[in-house]
Amino acid sequence: MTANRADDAAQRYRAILETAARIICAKGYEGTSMQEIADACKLTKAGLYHHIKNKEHLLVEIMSYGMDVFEEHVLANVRHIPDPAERLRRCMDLNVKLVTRRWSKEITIILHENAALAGEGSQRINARKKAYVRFLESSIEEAIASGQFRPVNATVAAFSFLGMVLWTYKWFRVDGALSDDQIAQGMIEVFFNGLLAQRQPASRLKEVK
Amino acid sequence: MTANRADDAAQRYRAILETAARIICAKGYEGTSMQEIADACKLTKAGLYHHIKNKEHLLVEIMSYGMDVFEEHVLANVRHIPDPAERLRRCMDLNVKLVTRRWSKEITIILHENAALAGEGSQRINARKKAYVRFLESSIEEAIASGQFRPVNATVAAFSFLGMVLWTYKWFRVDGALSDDQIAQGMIEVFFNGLLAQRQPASRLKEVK
Amino acid sequence: MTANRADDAAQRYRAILETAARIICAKGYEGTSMQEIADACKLTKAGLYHHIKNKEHLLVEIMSYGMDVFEEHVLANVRHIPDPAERLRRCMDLNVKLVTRRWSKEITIILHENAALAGEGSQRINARKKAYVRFLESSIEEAIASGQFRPVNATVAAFSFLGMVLWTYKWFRVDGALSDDQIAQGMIEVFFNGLLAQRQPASRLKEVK
Amino acid sequence: MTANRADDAAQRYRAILETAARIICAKGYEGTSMQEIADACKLTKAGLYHHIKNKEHLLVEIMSYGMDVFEEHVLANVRHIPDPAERLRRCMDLNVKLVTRRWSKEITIILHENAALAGEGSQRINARKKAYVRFLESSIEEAIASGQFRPVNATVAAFSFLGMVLWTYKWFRVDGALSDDQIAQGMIEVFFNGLLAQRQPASRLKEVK
DNA sequence: TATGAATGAGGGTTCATTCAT
DNA sequence: TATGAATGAACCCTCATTCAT
Repeated sequence: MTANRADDAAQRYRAILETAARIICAKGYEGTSMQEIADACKLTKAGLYHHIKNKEHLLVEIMSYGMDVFEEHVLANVRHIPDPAERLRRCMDLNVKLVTRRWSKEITIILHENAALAGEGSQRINARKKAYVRFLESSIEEAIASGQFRPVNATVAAFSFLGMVLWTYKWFRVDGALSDDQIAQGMIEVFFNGLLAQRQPASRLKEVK
Repeated sequence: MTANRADDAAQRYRAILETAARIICAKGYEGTSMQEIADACKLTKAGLYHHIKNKEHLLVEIMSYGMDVFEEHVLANVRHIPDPAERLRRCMDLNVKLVTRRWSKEITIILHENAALAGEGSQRINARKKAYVRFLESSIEEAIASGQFRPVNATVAAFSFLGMVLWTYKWFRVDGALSDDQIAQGMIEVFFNGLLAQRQPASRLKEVK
Repeated sequence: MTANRADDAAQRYRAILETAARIICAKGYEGTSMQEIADACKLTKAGLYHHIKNKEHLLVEIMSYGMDVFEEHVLANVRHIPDPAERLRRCMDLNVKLVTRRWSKEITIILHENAALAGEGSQRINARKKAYVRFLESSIEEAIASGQFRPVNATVAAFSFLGMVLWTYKWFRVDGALSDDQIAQGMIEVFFNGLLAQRQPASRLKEVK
Repeated sequence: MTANRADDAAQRYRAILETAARIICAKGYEGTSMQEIADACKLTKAGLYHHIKNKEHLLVEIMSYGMDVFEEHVLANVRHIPDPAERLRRCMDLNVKLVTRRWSKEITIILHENAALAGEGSQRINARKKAYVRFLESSIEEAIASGQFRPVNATVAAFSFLGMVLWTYKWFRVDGALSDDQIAQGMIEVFFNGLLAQRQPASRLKEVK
């Protein structure tokens, strides 16, 4: 019974986060008013403030939640794959699908609303982001060391991975021509095999004809 | 004389756009007040309004200017390269350097402030963005048709290209460890050759081990 | 048993008044929120409202309580002293000690929060304040009539008495250099004997040199 | 012309301070809304904010202005009187008249709204208040040293002076029975000569009969 | 008694914008 | 061109209070 009440409250809170995330995702953090969020939650502004501390903390909560989801749905399923190339492949697949599916709202907000956040909340989010970058870098380095990958700059490769995958939030439409699986497979193809039919040495790629 | 006067005015106007771009880039469009822009321009708020129509139009102008610069510095230098692979290679190089160098402010704003813009101004900007996507897609398709590229999905490849290149605005630091040239060459490597030392057929990449 | 229960309730109520008085004394009536009071009472806001009618009535209750204490500790011990000068001397002593000791909170609120109170509650408090002024005035007049006091304006003298004594709430610090007894004795000295070593006729005091 | 414009602005600003002082004096700082002040100034809230920084700074400005007036009308006219008793007599006269006449609003606010002010602004005001207390104390000590005053505690005497004089703001009514001159002369009588017809030694005053 | 949730009203403040000068 | 003054609307947030449970 008591558990039920606590559960109800937790569920309610999550619903508020979800609703707020939807609107902030669409109109931006600064462009969204607490009034709009309250309306969407079918609350008055004062009622909304019964559940959240303030606008900034609401943003932190949405981002933290998004980060939790990311780490649960992507990192946790991938971190312990022994083969680094396979690890990155699975990671790309899961990450694309995270961005294109259910959690796109929270992910979008995390990616987009850097400037809005200041202070400790922001630092915690940024630390988790950086941990992901390092995870990618070290996986790439591992694959280079084992001879599976060619000797590229791991940082550039990691940010290429991230750019391809995360940029999706800017253009993917659920009702578009491409399925999430097509996108994931296509990007894996690009990232692992590249586009050229006949590979060329880096030196030739650099030439200015 | 008259020409000089007109030139002065045009230069003044550009200075205002540049100043506004700097602040909007740092604090976001919604997070920037006209007061801040006026102060930075050493004008009163009312004085600023003698030069610009309103805040939204100011954003459109910054974006249009950024698009002009992009088209002049990237597209114009690349469009007529006959070989499609070479065209894309040069394009990637120039685009990375645009984002990491002088024009990063305007480019950042174009990439970041979608939500802020509504109406006709937004449509014009979006049309130019889409033209770039189509340019990439058709170049890729051309390279596939000629046998230079493997038969990948051109849309996914185009957005992979864009994601890698444009995501740079989120993480590149002028005083960081990587030069723009290193980044450009590294991304070209990834995009054209991929990471794998030994290429694998797409079917094997799809396997879930 | 029933008596005990009633006593408990009464004690609880007094504790709430005391706690509220402490906070209102520190931050002012308008500057204190019901939330703060509830927190300090270890109650929820709604819980607090089971004990009190509303914020204004809470203030009336604190003031009434303070007035009760004042009348019990000062007036009641003094009213029936036959000699008017002695009566005023004792009154000053007790009143200074009331302000500097235990009841300073309630007294401070009575003295400070005039503006906050409107209506009937305010009238009752003001009537009791005025009764004190009249008590002082008539005691002074009595002493003048008996020849103990010089023929001064009784109203001015009464408000001088009050000003000296009550102003103490603005500057007295429990841990300061002066004890309450020193203050009381000093003020009695001033009020009864004045400062001049050699008294001067009022006419000479009026001269503008 | 330019001077006129600057003058107009200064006059306007003073009028706003005066209006705000009137309302804050009547309803207390926390009890007064910016809306009320704006209305009384025949401005919108936003218009009011064109002239003032914020509510707290408005209060500081009112207090500073009141302090300026006090120092100009009281301290400046009194500080250089060589005889300390005469100095205190004139000071009491002028101070009573300041409180009862034109500047009562600002003085009332200075005396009443301690809690509302925090930070640097508050410190500056408090420093000026303390300087006045020290001025009174040292004048009293001087008069004791010269044998004009009996050897009383100077701090208690100074706060007695202040209490008598400043308490006036709580009860004085312009249309009341007592003129400001009557009050000033009466208080001077009390403070310098005391009330007793026949002075008594301090020891006798202390006795509890 | 006690509480979590809710609310209407209003708090101070800032916004983009206009206009007479 | 430039400005000081002004505004209506909106901002985030807090208030005292109520009520079903």
